[in-house]
Amino acid sequence: MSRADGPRGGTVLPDYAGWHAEGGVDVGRVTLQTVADKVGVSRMTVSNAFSRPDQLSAGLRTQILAAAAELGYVGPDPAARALARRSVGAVGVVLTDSLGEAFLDPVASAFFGALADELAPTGMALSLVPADAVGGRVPARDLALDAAVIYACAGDTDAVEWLSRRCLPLVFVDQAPLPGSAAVLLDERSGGRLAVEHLAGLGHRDIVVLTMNSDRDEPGWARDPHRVGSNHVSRVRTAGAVEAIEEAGLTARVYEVYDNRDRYVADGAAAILGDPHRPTAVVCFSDLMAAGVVRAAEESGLRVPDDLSVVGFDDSVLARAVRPALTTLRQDFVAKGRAAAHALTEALTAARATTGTSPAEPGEPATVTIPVQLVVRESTGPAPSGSG
Amino acid sequence: MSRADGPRGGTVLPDYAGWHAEGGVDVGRVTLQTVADKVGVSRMTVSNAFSRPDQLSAGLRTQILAAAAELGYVGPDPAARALARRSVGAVGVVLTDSLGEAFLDPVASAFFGALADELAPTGMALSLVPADAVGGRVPARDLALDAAVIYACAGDTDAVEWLSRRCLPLVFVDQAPLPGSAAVLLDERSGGRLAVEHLAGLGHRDIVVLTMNSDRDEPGWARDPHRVGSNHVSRVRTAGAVEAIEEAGLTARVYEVYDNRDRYVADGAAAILGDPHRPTAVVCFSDLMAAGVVRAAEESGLRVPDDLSVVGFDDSVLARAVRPALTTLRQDFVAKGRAAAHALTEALTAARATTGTSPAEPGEPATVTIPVQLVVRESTGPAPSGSG
DNA sequence: GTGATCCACTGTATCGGTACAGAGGCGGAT
DNA sequence: ATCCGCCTCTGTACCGATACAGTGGATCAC
Repeated sequence: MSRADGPRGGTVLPDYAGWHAEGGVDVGRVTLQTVADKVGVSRMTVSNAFSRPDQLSAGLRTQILAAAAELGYVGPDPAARALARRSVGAVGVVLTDSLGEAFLDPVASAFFGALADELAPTGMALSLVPADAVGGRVPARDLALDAAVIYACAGDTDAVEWLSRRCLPLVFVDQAPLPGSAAVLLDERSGGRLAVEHLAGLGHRDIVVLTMNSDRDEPGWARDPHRVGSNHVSRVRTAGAVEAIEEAGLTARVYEVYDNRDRYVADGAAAILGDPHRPTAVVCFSDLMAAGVVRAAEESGLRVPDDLSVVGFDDSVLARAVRPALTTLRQDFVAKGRAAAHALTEALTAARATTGTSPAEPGEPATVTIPVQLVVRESTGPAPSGSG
Repeated sequence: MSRADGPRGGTVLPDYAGWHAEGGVDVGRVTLQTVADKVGVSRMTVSNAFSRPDQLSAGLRTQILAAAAELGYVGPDPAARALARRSVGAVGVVLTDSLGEAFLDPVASAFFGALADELAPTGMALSLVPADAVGGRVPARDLALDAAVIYACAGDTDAVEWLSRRCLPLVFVDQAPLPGSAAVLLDERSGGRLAVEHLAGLGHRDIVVLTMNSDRDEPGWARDPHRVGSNHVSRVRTAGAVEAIEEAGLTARVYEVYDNRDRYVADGAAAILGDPHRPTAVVCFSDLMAAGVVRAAEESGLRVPDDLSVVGFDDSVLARAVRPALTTLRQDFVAKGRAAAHALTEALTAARATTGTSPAEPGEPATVTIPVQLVVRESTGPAPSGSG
């Protein structure tokens, strides 16, 4: 009753009467002030009741909460709170181009889920940020975010540019980081090597690498096996395999297709299996590709692994579902998600510290490398005796 | 130069000098005002330069943009803008319990991706909202959102409760809506029926339904085939199949396992195949389950489809990857995403209209039903002649 | 009795924008 | 010459909270 002199009782108002007489009256709007007026306390006390319970007596708090409930006040408005607190409680995730495609890829999905799980305990939500602008709207510029994860993007995306221009803490996953940002990388190179070493150990001498390159217009054999791939992952993963092939004294042949999708993989598989010099083993960029190769092989009458060995990558759900089950390189999605979440919180606290008065520079953020592990299943076997 | 009398030049300030002399000075902070001061125009004009280009002359706009660039001003602060505009440019998505699990499920992932794609043109971003609170943080309460999609949740989740309490426009997907909210549903019932009719048409007389029920402690045969499932999807999907079985004059048997995951499915498959009265066909709740059954069958020496027919549901990537490729019920994820996005924008404009002066009530929001389609592949065939 | 402490609560100044209603200046119609 | 309308730009009043520095009274030590 003490301050019931208007919707914003606590503020000095110009004293014209008939204030907002009709039409625009925010009748339904319930704010901290509404509750404060009802209980007869200051707005701050109501705010404290909701957000800092230790700042007031339990009795008053109960009373305030009851009044709030009665008025239908749900809690502090997130947008207003975000402005005042300078933190929104959400981190962005940028995924390559079409989100629809991204979530068809079990690897991206699994990582995304793992990240979300790891972030949940911090109370942060995850916002999906489209990599590109559409129709003037640039989510990467206009979305309230505390930080962001950049996942396997081309790197020169609009989104990444805006995000870094906004000086948001950034964590790059499966991608070379911008200077000053943290990164979580898979040990792609070892993965490629392990695949080849496994096959070489089984006696294979004709090993082809099937990888992806979204920069190529046409699928085809790579002219130079040392210059392949369109992004960090495909580049390093393939490089590892090529190195190992050459170290074993063999010739590396790399076939590149546009991406993971069935139609592209099918073309690639057909080209490899139809080659006059057909290999006895194929190292694939992903389980998705491996599944495609296995299926193509069987369709052309080849038995896997008797006539052809195939190695996948990722150990996604597919690897176990497919027959024969795929020999593949397991990446630990949970560990990856955890590492990314950790890097994120790290970057966040570092950013907060910098905003404050302490000029302490904690040094360059770390790059974390997640190991891969060879999982031998049924899609690989000894090289056919007839060959070599 | 005209209004360079302090960081917030446009506002009347208490006139003590040495204002914020040391320590707390927001040195680095660049806002609209900073830019305005530099160019010598009002804050509003700068705001217009960024957000309403038609409100000022092109020349001045260029000049302002240049000054902004020079100062390192990136654009209007999203949080502040959200508060002033009363709209944040993000919609939430609530997924069942563990996000990690959700994104291992190709169906949930595919829908999520499709929704994101459909939403992208509107400039809205998608925020993943954990269904449950952790450690005092309740994202569903604390996250700035314009609306939300509730996807296949138990329904009585914390998140749903907060969201509806906040009076946000809600769209329910694969789940019965709260009164007043829109819904996007798959024609589950027809799906279940079609599966059975397909099998009956092939001569099968012993058909078992394998479904999921997260409420059961133990997997097992359902006592009453008409009371199964723990959520809308499993209930209706199974009901459709059971109905069709009974309409064909056969006895419906339903086996329930905890959820889609391998270990649970394996148990269920073992129980069904080990049953003294082994069926000739199994209708599965999902492709994931179907794949599990196929694999279990083969491991116990049964040939699919010669000895056992298996029908999946969803037509996810798995259906084609698995050998034999699964006969399944295709759901159109893109259509579903589109419908959800549409319902969302619909609900959003309705909400905005209600806030305004027009008291026009456009009536109850619609429920959209997405059709399913039987896709016959290799996992189903004529009933074995010996049986029946 | 009296100053030091502590607790519970309040006041003021922001956070960084947007909406909307002007205010001038200027060319054209009357 | 006068009035009008238009195009630009400006001023004020918010949006709905939080931070932080008090303030007043009760408790406590001496």
